[in-house]
Amino acid sequence: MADRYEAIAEQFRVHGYKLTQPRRAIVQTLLGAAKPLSPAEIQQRGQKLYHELGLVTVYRTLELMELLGTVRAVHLADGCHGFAIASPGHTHHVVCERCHCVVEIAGCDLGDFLDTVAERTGYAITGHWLEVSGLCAACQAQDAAEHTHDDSIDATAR
Amino acid sequence: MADRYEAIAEQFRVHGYKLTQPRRAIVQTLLGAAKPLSPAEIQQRGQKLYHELGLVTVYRTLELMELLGTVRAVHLADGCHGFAIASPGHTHHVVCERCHCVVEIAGCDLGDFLDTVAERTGYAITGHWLEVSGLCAACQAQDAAEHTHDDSIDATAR
DNA sequence: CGGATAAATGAAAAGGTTTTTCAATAAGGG
DNA sequence: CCCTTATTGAAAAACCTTTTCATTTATCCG
Repeated sequence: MADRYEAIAEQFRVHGYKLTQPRRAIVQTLLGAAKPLSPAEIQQRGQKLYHELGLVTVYRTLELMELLGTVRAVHLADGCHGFAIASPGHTHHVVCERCHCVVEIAGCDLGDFLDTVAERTGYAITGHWLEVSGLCAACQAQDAAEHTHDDSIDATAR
Repeated sequence: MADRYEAIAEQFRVHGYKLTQPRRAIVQTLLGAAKPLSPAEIQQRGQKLYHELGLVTVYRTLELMELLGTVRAVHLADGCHGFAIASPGHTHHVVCERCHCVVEIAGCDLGDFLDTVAERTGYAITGHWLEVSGLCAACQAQDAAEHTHDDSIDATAR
């Protein structure tokens, strides 16, 4: 995890941005979170690391980190869940429907699919945004314990 | 297009909701739009069809239509672009980066990909949200005309 | 084809969230 | 260690969304 912090810190330095106490607190907060956090949540948690942390600074830092590619907004069909650390390169997030905990997946292989889309639509595809939702292992276990009388899962359009 | 309107009207009726003038104006506005519209845009355009259309009603109708599955929020990494009519079934949107015009794609085939994700993460996958961005045919043509001196397109992580 | 009734509407107000402004502060180069 | 400039927090402004409530309107039913 120290590596992940260093990599992000490096991005600030390389691009000529100062690594201030508030920014450090925000980065550490995001690294320590298991789920995407809203700006207000980041402020609350961040104040444990840097007591004066202001909400405005959270907004500004998120904007900057998005620019640097170290943070990404995570939203699904049901709305924006917040911001999460993004590893360098092209990754996607998998979010748990129940507890909103999130994991990153790298190396998605959508090339063929996107070729088909290009062909069918006439668009020149330049990017894509994919968020996957599901139940994390912990929430699955909880489900299994509570509903011994299985309420069958809808597997049609996942 | 009359069919598309009828199908949506049917959804209102079937679920016991009234087909009021404001709602009709909103549906027609969305059907006539080539790009996702924000609530404010829907109000503005909708007032050409029903002059008294209030913004509050737009919000309420969008919420209802989302519930009925006839409208979908469209957002990409760079923010929420608005709401667009959604065809029944599982579809995704392809949005033009330049003009934001949108087309729907049906029958996405992400099964294998999602199986891999499930395997790697331990999550039980229940849904996914995919938005594709690119340049529509018209904007590509415009580009070709303006930049005879091609500024090469970044094709790395699309 | 009205009239009754419950849903739906618009305007105003409230509630949040995000952005801007500006004087004070702190990071990091020299 | 000081100086310069970016960065910060607080307050206010700007926005966007939701709630409230009296009035209107679509649909059911006689």
